[in-house]
Amino acid sequence: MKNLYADIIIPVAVTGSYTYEIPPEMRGALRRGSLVKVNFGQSRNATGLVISIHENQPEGFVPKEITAMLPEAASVNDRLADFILWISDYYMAYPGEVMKAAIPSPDILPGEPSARKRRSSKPAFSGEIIMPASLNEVQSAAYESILKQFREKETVLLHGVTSSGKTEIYIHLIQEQLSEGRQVLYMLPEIALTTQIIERLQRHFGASIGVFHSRLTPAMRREVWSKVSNGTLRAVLGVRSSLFLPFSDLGLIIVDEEHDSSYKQYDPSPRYHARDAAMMLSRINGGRTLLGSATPSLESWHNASAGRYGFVELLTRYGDVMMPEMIVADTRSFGKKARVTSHFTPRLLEAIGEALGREEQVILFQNRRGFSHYLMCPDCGWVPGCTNCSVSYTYHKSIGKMVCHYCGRSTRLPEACPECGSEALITRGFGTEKIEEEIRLLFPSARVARMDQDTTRRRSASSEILSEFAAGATDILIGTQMISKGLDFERLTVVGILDADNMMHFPDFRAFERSFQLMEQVSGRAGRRTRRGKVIIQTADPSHIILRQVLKHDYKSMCSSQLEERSLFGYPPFTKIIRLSVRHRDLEELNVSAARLAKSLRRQLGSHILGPEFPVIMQVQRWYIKTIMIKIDSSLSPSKVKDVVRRAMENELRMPRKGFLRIHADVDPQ
DNA sequence: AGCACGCCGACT
DNA sequence: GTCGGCGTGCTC
Repeated sequence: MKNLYADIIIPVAVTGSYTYEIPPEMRGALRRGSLVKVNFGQSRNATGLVISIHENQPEGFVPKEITAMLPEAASVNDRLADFILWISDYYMAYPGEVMKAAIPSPDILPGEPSARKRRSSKPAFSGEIIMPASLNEVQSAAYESILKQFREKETVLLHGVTSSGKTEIYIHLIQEQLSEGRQVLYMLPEIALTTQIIERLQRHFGASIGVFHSRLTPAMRREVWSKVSNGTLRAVLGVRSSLFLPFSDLGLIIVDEEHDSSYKQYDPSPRYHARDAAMMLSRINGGRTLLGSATPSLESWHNASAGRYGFVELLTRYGDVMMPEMIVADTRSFGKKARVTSHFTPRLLEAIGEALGREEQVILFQNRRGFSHYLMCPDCGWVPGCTNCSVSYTYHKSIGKMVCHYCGRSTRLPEACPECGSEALITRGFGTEKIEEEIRLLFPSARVARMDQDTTRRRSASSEILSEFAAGATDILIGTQMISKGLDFERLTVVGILDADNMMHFPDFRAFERSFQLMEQVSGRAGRRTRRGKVIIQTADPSHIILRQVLKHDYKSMCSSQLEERSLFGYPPFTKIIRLSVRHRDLEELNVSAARLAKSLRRQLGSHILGPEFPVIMQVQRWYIKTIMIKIDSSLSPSKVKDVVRRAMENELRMPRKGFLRIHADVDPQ
């Protein structure tokens, strides 16, 4: 009998797989997707994933034998193995890194479930199951249209305005899949949103639906993993990592709030986009993907317009929900003295005062990405930007210049504003902490809370802040993006967007799209059935096209103006981007390496390379960072470009230097 | 990622 | 004389 070998992925950062010999007693049971114990290196044991079985005797080394097989229940299926390899290839991640993200650590894999464990699965839902409410005429038409388009398209985009009842449609789609005996994955960008919606879903689907996210305990994760694998769980509500659950028959993935950039994992690798990966997973499983949003990403909108995705619109609001009154407050018109002492326009202060007087609540929104200092004309609101890259210049005080963080072009400050001739430009940028400080001075008797990365480090902090606000124990809540999503407060009537300009002029080609989406989301928080809310947007540039589009909730015209811009400057969805990040503790070593890498890429790929350039935050934990951006237009093949990039990265890492160099690739960066 | 091997400074 | 610093390279 010929020897049999298995190619195995080991959870370490290396390219490719390792070949082990299969002992005779494992021949029958071992398959693609099996998890095994192997000896790796001198004295290490590792858990590996079998990705192929063959008879080719390896040359150049003597393979070791596989030590043991993990129980069949712990293994993944063929399709999940395909998916893991696809992620690794597409997102330029080592297969071992993807394996680590996909497969829970061995000690929490399902082994022999103990009696105690089985009993623990009882904290599951035990209430009465009620039938989903029937859809109204508009929802019903949308639902039928989705089903019809799924016959021809793998993906359908559902553009449904806020409060249009998208969730009801999802519920009916889930029910349809379950009745056909297939599984469903319902994805949301954040944990906070899953905890809000799970109760509603359990009323209809009882114990056949579960939640999955990173804050579950290992035991809870193990339980979801095995129940998805053995088919007890028919539906899962989860965040991006739930894509890696071992579904046996996945018929539908719903990607809700598909525009949300939290779907993109940045750190650690694999840097995958869960929305895009979901579509690949559906394809592998012969299933369908529904993308849903009130403000779809330009990528999805473009794909739907081009006919690659099906498209369904839901433009009617459900019930009597009124959209808030949208007010632009001009920060130029309240005088220079006021500007120095306060970040609040009289308009906003008045609205806050009125709301507090009626015992209503206020949310103040300040996007914290405001550490980037940009320049602005205080008289007309003009902001200088790079004419090559269509992003705002960042002001570097130390060298007295404005720098483009995409191409590196730097230029002196203009003597006068080219728009209005005004003589002095001012720097802009402030954060939530500053806002809290000022609000406490201005409204000493108001109960104030702040919600941002600093105040929510603790595990339960964010839900505490939100439930206190919901209970009326807080009058004014100040926060970043994290207060913009999915939260409904009956007594909230005023939303203040403190610095719209700060969002719009963040040096990123998606800044306008993001600003529109954020302002539209935040607006949705103000005003419910009882009272019409107010949204006050502070800006020095009230006539800016994005603001005009926000005021009219004109998503479509935002899309067409932004798509035109993207096409003109060669950004997604018209190109694909790979962003390389090069890091070194020593600045000079970094400069040399990054320059050499960029030169090598330019030689091979031509003029599609931008940088190397310092990112907005150029040093993190004593590591200096430079980025190189590769634009892949339709004249280039993405997979060939990735091969070139991989080789160039490996070559650069082999060059002699002092100290340690790190390079990583981010495919489709957000 | 670990872990070993390997070649230069302060100690029982 | 050696203990140990972490730079470099390998793991089927």
